[in-house]
Amino acid sequence: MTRVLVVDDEPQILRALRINLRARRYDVEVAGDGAAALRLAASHRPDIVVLDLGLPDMDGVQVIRGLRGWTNVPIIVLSGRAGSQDKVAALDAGADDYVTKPFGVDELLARVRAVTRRAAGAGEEVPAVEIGRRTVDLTAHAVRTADGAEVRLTPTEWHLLEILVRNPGRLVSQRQLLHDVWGPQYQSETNYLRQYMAQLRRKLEDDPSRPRHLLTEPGMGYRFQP
Amino acid sequence: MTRVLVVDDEPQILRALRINLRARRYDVEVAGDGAAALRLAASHRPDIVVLDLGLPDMDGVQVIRGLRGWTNVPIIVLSGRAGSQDKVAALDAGADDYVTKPFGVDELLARVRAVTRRAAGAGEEVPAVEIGRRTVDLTAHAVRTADGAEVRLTPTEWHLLEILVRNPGRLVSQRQLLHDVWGPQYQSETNYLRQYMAQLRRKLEDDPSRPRHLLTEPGMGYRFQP
DNA sequence: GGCAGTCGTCAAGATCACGTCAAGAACCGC
DNA sequence: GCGGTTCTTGACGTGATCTTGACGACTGCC
Repeated sequence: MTRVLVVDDEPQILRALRINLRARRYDVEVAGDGAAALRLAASHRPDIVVLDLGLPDMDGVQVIRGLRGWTNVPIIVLSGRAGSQDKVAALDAGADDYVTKPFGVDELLARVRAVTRRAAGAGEEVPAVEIGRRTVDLTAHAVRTADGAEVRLTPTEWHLLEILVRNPGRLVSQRQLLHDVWGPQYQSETNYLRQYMAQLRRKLEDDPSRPRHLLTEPGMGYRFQP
Repeated sequence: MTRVLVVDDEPQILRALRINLRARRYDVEVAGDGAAALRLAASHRPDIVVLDLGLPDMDGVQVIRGLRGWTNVPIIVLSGRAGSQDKVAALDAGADDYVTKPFGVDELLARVRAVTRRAAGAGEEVPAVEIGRRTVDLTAHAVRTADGAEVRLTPTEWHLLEILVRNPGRLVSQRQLLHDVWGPQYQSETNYLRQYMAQLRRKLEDDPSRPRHLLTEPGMGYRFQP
């Protein structure tokens, strides 16, 4: 039985979601503030968290960070405002999806199904990918040229490359790359990214000045194109 | 069976819509004023609301807000005057579409079908949509032509396109687009919209001068037609 | 038919983001 | 301590992107 933790400070929303989710055979826990949410998450280990950003005791983004410190349980965020600032902040902090109030129960249920599906399918292996004449083997932690010679990457280069390769074809935002490689406080130091992307291209691309697999999306981020 | 709530103060319109919708196998409830509309919406949970803005007891926009406080049921607005400011306010308040009186029943039925289609698919993954020969993949943040070549969009172009594509078939007001893309203080700079909509059409439409998917609704806003 | 408002288009300068180079600081194995 | 590697940080030229203004075409209204 899938366990859902619903965090909201409005009793009528808690009530509505509890009724609807229980009717769909979810095991539902509710919390009215951030502190209770973190406590219940730790004790009950939910499979999904539905989190309202507007809580009385603490910022919703803080709750996300608190959860993400020790779990990667899927988090669906509810927010009263459609403003994209909140959305970006929540997603950057580690939320999985985002629903703007007012929302239909059907829509929320659909998103719950979507993230559970995604969580179930996560963890698939990406054994080896090709970049030009080089082969990147994530499990072996090695890069080789066509004739077997090894290409040495520094730890930071590996970290960056790994994130991109694990999201083939997908755009990865600069903020996310900086957050994952350098940490939360480095989210605007884009010169680090420029520096290391250039090094990766020099080591991996056939023609570093004309990258075909490690692509820049100006103003947004980078993409690994298989 | 799809439940429709029709709200209008003119008995002959109520009668005509009830007959026509029932003939199409919709389950029809009617209300003559805003208070009755809110009451019936709460008790009967309609799948669509058709709402006349000119009600005797309260402003139609207030009715929309009252509904949007707890549900995102599709709302189609009927308005007496074309080009009225009311319609923009209604869209900004959360209406999904509008029809100007006098209207043909066929047109209204077409809109009803459009918004129900949209509501059914809401919340599910929107992996890729087609615009002419191009495919827009929101999760990968990529646009490709039929032969696999990549179409490059700037951050602002993406932002604008994303809002439209996430509301397929729905009319999005200029104010909302400007607010979401450029921020709260840019709500009257419609020349930005004209500029970027033109760029999107050049990059996405098969015939940019005759757009078939990125449509202009004069005086109101823009619509993405799948 | 004139008029006001809106839309699509073009063009320009201002601004921003990127790739690159370079140099000092920190780290590590010996 | 020392040499080499890696990481951090700053600066700069170039090109892309954003912003802004202006103009003609079109539409609906008087």
